[in-house]
Amino acid sequence: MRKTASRSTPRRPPSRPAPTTARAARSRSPSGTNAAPASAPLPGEGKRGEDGHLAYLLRQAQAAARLSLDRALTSTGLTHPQFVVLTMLKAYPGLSGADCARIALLTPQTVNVIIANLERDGAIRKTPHPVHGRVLQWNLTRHGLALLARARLKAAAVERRLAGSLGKRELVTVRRWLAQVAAEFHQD
Amino acid sequence: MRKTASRSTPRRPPSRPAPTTARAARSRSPSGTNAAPASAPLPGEGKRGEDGHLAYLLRQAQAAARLSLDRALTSTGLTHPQFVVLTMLKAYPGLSGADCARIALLTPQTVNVIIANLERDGAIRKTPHPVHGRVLQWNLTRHGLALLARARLKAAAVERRLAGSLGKRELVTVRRWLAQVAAEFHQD
DNA sequence: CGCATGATATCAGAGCTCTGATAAGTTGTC
DNA sequence: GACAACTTATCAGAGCTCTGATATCATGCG
Repeated sequence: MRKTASRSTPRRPPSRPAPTTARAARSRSPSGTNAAPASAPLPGEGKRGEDGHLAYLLRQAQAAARLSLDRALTSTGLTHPQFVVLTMLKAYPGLSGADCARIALLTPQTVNVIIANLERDGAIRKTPHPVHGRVLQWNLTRHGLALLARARLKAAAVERRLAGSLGKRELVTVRRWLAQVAAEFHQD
Repeated sequence: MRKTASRSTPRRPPSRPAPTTARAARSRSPSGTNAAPASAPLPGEGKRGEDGHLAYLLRQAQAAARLSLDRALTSTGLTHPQFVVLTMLKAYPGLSGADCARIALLTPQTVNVIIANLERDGAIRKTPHPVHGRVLQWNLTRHGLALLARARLKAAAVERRLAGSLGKRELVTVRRWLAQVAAEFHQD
């Protein structure tokens, strides 16, 4: 597994308290020449809220969700890209690295790194002799299946939170938008 | 600079006449022991479409949009994280690295890398002596402002495509969802 | 004053992700 | 059968991102 030394504190030092922080103090500091920086907004305020750029909001939301998922997965020793690849490989056994790249919207080089780490950890195995081709086919080991099963439980919780605030119709809208964005920009 | 003609990363060839591709052929290969891998779906099909997990859809959409934005920005020499930091620094001049980290939902170490590269490229400058504190305040240079201006034009095009397919009400739904996801998971 | 606490900046290490380039195997065409 | 075009796997290099750990500075408390 991933050389997990000691993940005792998988938490970001939670420094997100009241506006009486060092930052607020510094904003009022008599630095003189520099206009005091306008106090930075919290997520959800101003440009960072519903009025912000879609690209920025998308990035922000994905970053937050990804981080949360990654932390939920630390107990399994998987990273979230590894979780994605494992899931794909279970759904479609025998995919090659290039196949994975296409499906995950990643480059083959990127997938190569992820696959190399998964193999090193004994979660996947390449079929030694694909008969035809230079291609390498990948499959989950028993260990990989167990890993995936545990990771799924964690991921399910994140999934529920993502959908939590949405009504039935809204959920359809969001899903359709996400799928369409992926499909449209995929051609680039 | 983008080298549109020949890309090393294999994109799905647009002209695929019949299911007689290399992958499909391999799927039917007489490897015997291995169950033929079910043909992988295109983005938008099956689990990869509207029915997929929200977390997966979110990741997929952001990956596609990010990649597109990154490529649009290559002509400016900026990466998209650099674009984000530059934008923040213009809106709130004099932020410290730690401030940027909080706003961008990133760790201070991550922002440190981005800031270091921006400084190396002469796009930002640290105010030499913040009077009080060990803090470093950052501001855009003239060069940084020019860079940002050019990048904004490119980003605007991506932004339009993101919103393209959405009606007025749907746009509100999507924006609200994204903002809320960011806010909710931010606490983790 | 001296020290504990908290915030900031950084160093180190690992993993993810891209672009570019190279080598090797497959397939289709002549 | 030989050659061209395409696919696959990798190597190399750069940038982004996280966790952990350390050193410095500021503030609050005894």
